[in-house]
Amino acid sequence: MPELPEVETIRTRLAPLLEGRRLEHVRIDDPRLTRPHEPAEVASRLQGERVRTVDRRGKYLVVRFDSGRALLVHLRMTGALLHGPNGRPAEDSHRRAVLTLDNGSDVTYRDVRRFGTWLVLEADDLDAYLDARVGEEPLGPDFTAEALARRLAGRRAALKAALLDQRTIAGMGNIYADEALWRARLDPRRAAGTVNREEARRLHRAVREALLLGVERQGASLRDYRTPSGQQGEMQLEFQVYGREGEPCLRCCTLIAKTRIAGRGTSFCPECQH
DNA sequence: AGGTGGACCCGAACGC
DNA sequence: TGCGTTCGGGTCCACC
Repeated sequence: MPELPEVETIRTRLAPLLEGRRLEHVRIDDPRLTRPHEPAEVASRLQGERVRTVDRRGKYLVVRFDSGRALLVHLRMTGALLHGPNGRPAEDSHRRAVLTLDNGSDVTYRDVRRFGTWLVLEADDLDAYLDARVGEEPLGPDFTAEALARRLAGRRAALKAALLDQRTIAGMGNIYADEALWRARLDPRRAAGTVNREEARRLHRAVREALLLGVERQGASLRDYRTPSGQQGEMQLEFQVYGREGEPCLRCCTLIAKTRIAGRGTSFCPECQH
Protein backbone atom coordinates (compact mmCIF):
# COMPACT_ATOMS: atom_id res chain seq x y z
CA MET A 1 0.00 0.00 0.00
CA PRO A 2 1.55 3.25 -1.02
CA GLU A 3 2.33 5.37 2.03
CA LEU A 4 4.82 8.24 2.20
CA PRO A 5 7.95 6.21 1.33
CA GLU A 6 6.28 4.50 -1.61
CA VAL A 7 4.79 7.73 -3.00
CA GLU A 8 8.11 9.55 -2.49
CA THR A 9 9.95 6.80 -4.40
CA ILE A 10 7.45 7.06 -7.24
CA ARG A 11 7.81 10.85 -7.25
CA THR A 12 11.60 10.65 -7.41
CA ARG A 13 11.52 8.28 -10.36
CA LEU A 14 8.67 10.02 -12.18
CA ALA A 15 9.92 13.60 -11.94
CA PRO A 16 12.78 13.32 -14.47
CA LEU A 17 10.51 11.46 -16.91
CA LEU A 18 7.69 14.00 -16.76
CA GLU A 19 9.25 17.39 -16.06
CA GLY A 20 9.45 19.52 -19.19
CA ARG A 21 7.28 17.09 -21.17
CA ARG A 22 3.97 18.00 -22.77
CA LEU A 23 0.97 15.69 -22.38
CA GLU A 24 0.29 14.96 -26.02
CA HIS A 25 -2.60 12.63 -25.42
CA VAL A 26 -4.54 11.64 -22.30
CA ARG A 27 -6.82 8.63 -22.13
CA ILE A 28 -8.89 7.79 -19.06
CA ASP A 29 -10.92 4.57 -19.18
CA ASP A 30 -12.38 4.35 -15.68
CA PRO A 31 -15.07 6.80 -14.51
CA ARG A 32 -14.30 5.77 -10.92
CA LEU A 33 -10.89 7.46 -11.25
CA THR A 34 -12.23 10.97 -11.87
CA ARG A 35 -15.63 10.77 -10.15
CA PRO A 36 -17.73 12.88 -10.00
CA HIS A 37 -16.15 14.38 -13.12
CA GLU A 38 -16.39 12.80 -16.56
CA PRO A 39 -13.15 11.08 -17.66
CA ALA A 40 -13.30 12.80 -21.06
CA GLU A 41 -13.66 16.21 -19.46
CA VAL A 42 -10.68 15.61 -17.14
CA ALA A 43 -8.61 14.24 -20.02
CA SER A 44 -9.27 17.32 -22.13
CA ARG A 45 -8.21 19.60 -19.27
CA LEU A 46 -4.90 17.73 -19.07
CA GLN A 47 -4.17 17.36 -22.74
CA GLY A 48 -1.61 19.84 -24.04
CA GLU A 49 -0.36 20.83 -20.58
CA ARG A 50 3.40 20.94 -20.00
CA VAL A 51 4.70 19.48 -16.72
CA ARG A 52 6.67 21.87 -14.56
CA THR A 53 7.24 19.76 -11.42
CA VAL A 54 6.23 16.48 -9.80
CA ASP A 55 5.82 17.05 -6.05
CA ARG A 56 4.39 15.10 -3.13
CA ARG A 57 2.17 16.17 -0.22
CA GLY A 58 1.45 13.31 2.16
CA LYS A 59 0.31 10.47 -0.06
CA TYR A 60 -0.71 12.80 -2.90
CA LEU A 61 1.41 13.10 -6.02
CA VAL A 62 1.13 16.67 -7.31
CA VAL A 63 1.87 17.11 -11.01
CA ARG A 64 2.10 20.87 -11.58
CA PHE A 65 1.85 22.33 -15.04
CA ASP A 66 3.25 25.55 -16.53
CA SER A 67 -0.29 26.94 -16.58
CA GLY A 68 -0.56 26.64 -12.80
CA ARG A 69 -3.09 23.86 -13.10
CA ALA A 70 -2.25 20.67 -11.18
CA LEU A 71 -3.13 16.98 -11.33
CA LEU A 72 -3.51 15.42 -7.89
CA VAL A 73 -3.01 11.64 -7.97
CA HIS A 74 -3.88 9.47 -4.98
CA LEU A 75 -2.90 5.81 -5.40
CA ARG A 76 -4.97 4.60 -2.42
CA MET A 77 -4.43 0.86 -2.10
CA THR A 78 -3.27 -0.58 -5.38
CA GLY A 79 -2.61 2.34 -7.72
CA ALA A 80 0.64 2.35 -9.71
CA LEU A 81 2.21 4.61 -12.34
CA LEU A 82 4.36 2.78 -14.86
CA HIS A 83 6.64 4.25 -17.49
CA GLY A 84 6.85 2.69 -20.95
CA PRO A 85 9.73 4.11 -22.96
CA ASN A 86 8.48 2.84 -26.33
CA GLY A 87 4.91 4.12 -26.23
CA ARG A 88 3.48 0.62 -26.56
CA PRO A 89 2.18 -0.39 -23.13
CA ALA A 90 1.78 -4.12 -22.58
CA GLU A 91 -1.72 -5.55 -22.37
CA ASP A 92 -3.09 -5.11 -18.84
CA SER A 93 -6.68 -5.58 -17.73
CA HIS A 94 -6.11 -3.29 -14.75
CA ARG A 95 -4.91 -0.30 -16.76
CA ARG A 96 -7.16 2.71 -16.08
CA ALA A 97 -5.42 5.60 -17.87
CA VAL A 98 -2.57 6.40 -20.25
CA LEU A 99 -0.59 9.63 -20.59
CA THR A 100 1.25 9.88 -23.91
CA LEU A 101 4.17 12.30 -23.71
CA ASP A 102 5.62 14.50 -26.45
CA ASN A 103 8.76 12.36 -26.66
CA GLY A 104 6.79 9.25 -27.60
CA SER A 105 7.00 7.54 -24.20
CA ASP A 106 3.99 6.93 -22.00
CA VAL A 107 2.99 6.74 -18.35
CA THR A 108 0.19 4.29 -17.63
CA TYR A 109 -1.92 4.17 -14.51
CA ARG A 110 -2.96 0.72 -13.23
CA ASP A 111 -5.17 0.06 -10.24
CA VAL A 112 -6.55 -3.35 -9.32
CA ARG A 113 -9.09 -2.23 -6.71
CA ARG A 114 -9.98 1.08 -8.35
CA PHE A 115 -9.77 3.15 -5.18
CA GLY A 116 -7.29 5.63 -6.63
CA THR A 117 -8.32 9.14 -7.70
CA TRP A 118 -7.22 11.78 -10.22
CA LEU A 119 -8.29 15.33 -9.53
CA VAL A 120 -7.43 18.39 -11.64
CA LEU A 121 -7.28 21.64 -9.67
CA GLU A 122 -6.57 25.20 -10.73
CA ALA A 123 -3.63 26.99 -9.09
CA ASP A 124 -5.84 28.97 -6.71
CA ASP A 125 -7.55 25.89 -5.30
CA LEU A 126 -4.57 23.61 -4.74
CA ASP A 127 -3.26 24.79 -1.37
CA ALA A 128 -6.69 24.98 0.22
CA TYR A 129 -7.50 21.45 -0.93
CA LEU A 130 -4.27 20.01 0.45
CA ASP A 131 -4.19 22.04 3.67
CA ALA A 132 -7.68 20.83 4.56
CA ARG A 133 -6.55 17.20 4.36
CA VAL A 134 -2.84 16.96 5.08
CA GLY A 135 -0.77 18.09 8.07
CA GLU A 136 2.98 18.62 8.47
CA GLU A 137 5.45 16.67 6.37
CA PRO A 138 7.22 14.32 8.82
CA LEU A 139 10.51 14.54 6.93
CA GLY A 140 10.37 18.34 6.68
CA PRO A 141 11.70 21.02 9.06
CA ASP A 142 8.31 21.92 10.59
CA PHE A 143 7.75 18.47 12.03
CA THR A 144 9.22 18.69 15.51
CA ALA A 145 8.55 16.70 18.67
CA GLU A 146 6.68 19.73 20.02
CA ALA A 147 4.52 19.96 16.89
CA LEU A 148 3.70 16.27 17.17
CA ALA A 149 2.86 16.62 20.87
CA ARG A 150 0.48 19.49 20.07
CA ARG A 151 -1.27 17.36 17.46
CA LEU A 152 -1.82 14.56 19.99
CA ALA A 153 -2.75 16.71 23.00
CA GLY A 154 -6.29 16.34 24.27
CA ARG A 155 -7.21 13.55 21.90
CA ARG A 156 -9.06 10.58 23.30
CA ALA A 157 -8.72 8.40 20.21
CA ALA A 158 -6.21 5.56 20.23
CA LEU A 159 -2.65 6.69 19.51
CA LYS A 160 -2.55 4.53 16.39
CA ALA A 161 -5.77 6.11 15.10
CA ALA A 162 -4.35 9.60 15.71
CA LEU A 163 -1.19 8.70 13.80
CA LEU A 164 -3.21 7.52 10.82
CA ASP A 165 -5.06 10.86 10.69
CA GLN A 166 -3.34 12.61 7.76
CA ARG A 167 -3.55 15.96 9.57
CA THR A 168 -1.40 14.55 12.37
CA ILE A 169 1.38 13.23 10.14
CA ALA A 170 1.20 13.66 6.37
CA GLY A 171 1.65 10.38 4.54
CA MET A 172 1.53 8.04 7.54
CA GLY A 173 -0.21 4.73 6.83
CA ASN A 174 -0.90 1.44 8.51
CA ILE A 175 2.49 -0.21 8.01
CA TYR A 176 4.73 2.67 9.07
CA ALA A 177 2.44 3.56 11.99
CA ASP A 178 2.95 0.07 13.44
CA GLU A 179 6.68 0.22 12.77
CA ALA A 180 7.03 3.67 14.36
CA LEU A 181 5.04 2.71 17.47
CA TRP A 182 7.20 -0.38 17.95
CA ARG A 183 10.36 1.69 17.61
CA ALA A 184 9.02 4.22 20.12
CA ARG A 185 7.94 1.38 22.48
CA LEU A 186 4.44 2.90 22.69
CA ASP A 187 1.17 0.95 22.97
CA PRO A 188 -1.00 1.68 19.89
CA ARG A 189 -4.17 1.29 22.02
CA ARG A 190 -3.35 4.14 24.41
CA ALA A 191 -5.31 7.37 24.19
CA ALA A 192 -3.26 9.80 22.08
CA GLY A 193 -3.63 12.56 24.66
CA THR A 194 -1.78 10.57 27.34
CA VAL A 195 1.55 10.73 25.49
CA ASN A 196 3.95 12.83 27.57
CA ARG A 197 6.79 15.02 26.29
CA GLU A 198 9.47 12.39 26.58
CA GLU A 199 7.27 9.88 24.78
CA ALA A 200 6.46 12.42 22.08
CA ARG A 201 10.18 12.90 21.49
CA ARG A 202 10.64 9.14 21.15
CA LEU A 203 7.67 8.90 18.81
CA HIS A 204 8.87 11.83 16.72
CA ARG A 205 12.27 10.19 16.28
CA ALA A 206 10.70 6.78 15.57
CA VAL A 207 8.33 8.16 12.94
CA ARG A 208 11.20 9.80 11.08
CA GLU A 209 13.43 6.73 11.35
CA ALA A 210 10.74 4.36 10.09
CA LEU A 211 9.80 6.61 7.16
CA LEU A 212 13.42 7.41 6.23
CA LEU A 213 14.30 3.72 6.18
CA GLY A 214 11.26 3.16 3.97
CA VAL A 215 12.45 5.82 1.53
CA GLU A 216 15.99 4.35 1.56
CA ARG A 217 14.60 0.91 0.75
CA GLN A 218 12.38 2.45 -1.94
CA GLY A 219 9.15 1.37 -0.32
CA ALA A 220 7.60 -1.94 0.68
CA SER A 221 6.34 -4.31 -2.02
CA LEU A 222 3.83 -6.62 -0.40
CA ARG A 223 1.71 -7.11 -3.49
CA ASP A 224 0.98 -4.37 -5.96
CA TYR A 225 3.46 -1.60 -5.21
CA ARG A 226 6.04 -1.05 -7.96
CA THR A 227 8.22 1.88 -9.00
CA PRO A 228 7.53 3.42 -12.44
CA SER A 229 10.10 1.04 -13.97
CA GLY A 230 8.29 -1.96 -12.45
CA GLN A 231 10.88 -2.57 -9.71
CA GLN A 232 9.88 -3.80 -6.26
CA GLY A 233 10.87 -2.02 -3.06
CA GLU A 234 12.77 -3.78 -0.29
CA MET A 235 11.30 -2.26 2.87
CA GLN A 236 9.27 -5.43 3.50
CA LEU A 237 12.59 -7.06 4.49
CA GLU A 238 13.00 -4.51 7.28
CA PHE A 239 9.68 -4.87 9.09
CA GLN A 240 10.05 -5.20 12.85
CA VAL A 241 6.38 -5.82 13.72
CA TYR A 242 4.08 -5.36 10.73
CA GLY A 243 2.80 -8.77 9.63
CA ARG A 244 4.86 -10.55 12.31
CA GLU A 245 2.01 -11.59 14.64
CA GLY A 246 2.82 -14.85 16.39
CA GLU A 247 6.55 -14.36 15.86
CA PRO A 248 8.93 -13.25 18.63
CA CYS A 249 9.46 -9.54 19.29
CA LEU A 250 12.94 -8.60 18.07
CA ARG A 251 13.53 -6.71 21.34
CA CYS A 252 12.11 -8.95 24.06
CA CYS A 253 11.12 -12.26 22.35
CA THR A 254 7.47 -12.00 23.50
CA LEU A 255 5.13 -13.11 20.73
CA ILE A 256 3.85 -10.20 18.60
CA ALA A 257 0.08 -9.70 19.03
CA LYS A 258 -2.49 -8.46 16.54
CA THR A 259 -5.58 -6.41 17.26
CA ARG A 260 -7.92 -4.03 15.49
CA ILE A 261 -7.77 -0.28 16.00
CA ALA A 262 -9.97 2.16 14.10
CA GLY A 263 -10.82 -0.67 11.72
CA ARG A 264 -7.18 -1.45 10.88
CA GLY A 265 -5.13 -4.51 11.66
CA THR A 266 -2.49 -3.53 14.21
CA SER A 267 0.60 -5.56 15.14
CA PHE A 268 2.43 -4.75 18.36
CA CYS A 269 4.46 -6.26 21.18
CA PRO A 270 2.20 -6.64 24.25
CA GLU A 271 5.26 -6.71 26.52
CA CYS A 272 7.57 -3.86 25.56
CA GLN A 273 5.15 -1.30 24.06
CA HIS A 274 3.53 0.72 26.87
C1' DA B 1 -17.01 18.47 17.89
C1' DG B 2 -14.38 14.76 17.84
C1' DG B 3 -14.59 9.92 17.10
C1' DT B 4 -16.38 5.67 14.88
C1' DG B 5 -17.88 2.52 11.41
C1' DG B 6 -19.73 1.52 6.82
C1' DA B 7 -19.09 2.06 1.80
C1' DC B 8 -16.27 1.79 -1.96
C1' DC B 9 -13.32 -2.26 -4.65
C1' DC B 10 -11.47 -6.88 -5.97
C1' DG B 11 -7.99 -10.59 -5.57
C1' DA B 12 -6.24 -13.71 -2.28
C1' DA B 13 -6.74 -16.49 1.52
C1' DC B 14 -9.61 -19.17 4.12
C1' DG B 15 -13.32 -22.56 5.52
C1' DC B 16 -16.32 -26.23 4.72
C1' DT C 1 -11.55 -29.96 -5.76
C1' DG C 2 -14.79 -26.35 -5.65
C1' DC C 3 -17.38 -22.89 -4.16
C1' DG C 4 -18.90 -19.30 -1.03
C1' DT C 5 -17.15 -16.13 2.56
C1' DT C 6 -13.98 -13.11 4.72
C1' DC C 7 -10.31 -9.95 4.75
C1' DG C 8 -7.77 -5.71 4.02
C1' DG C 9 -6.85 -0.89 3.71
C1' DG C 10 -7.22 5.12 2.61
C1' DT C 11 -10.51 8.31 2.60
C1' DC C 12 -15.09 10.20 2.70
C1' DC C 13 -19.35 10.67 4.88
C1' DA C 14 -23.21 9.76 7.84
C1' DC C 15 -24.14 9.26 12.39
C1' DC C 16 -23.52 9.38 17.49
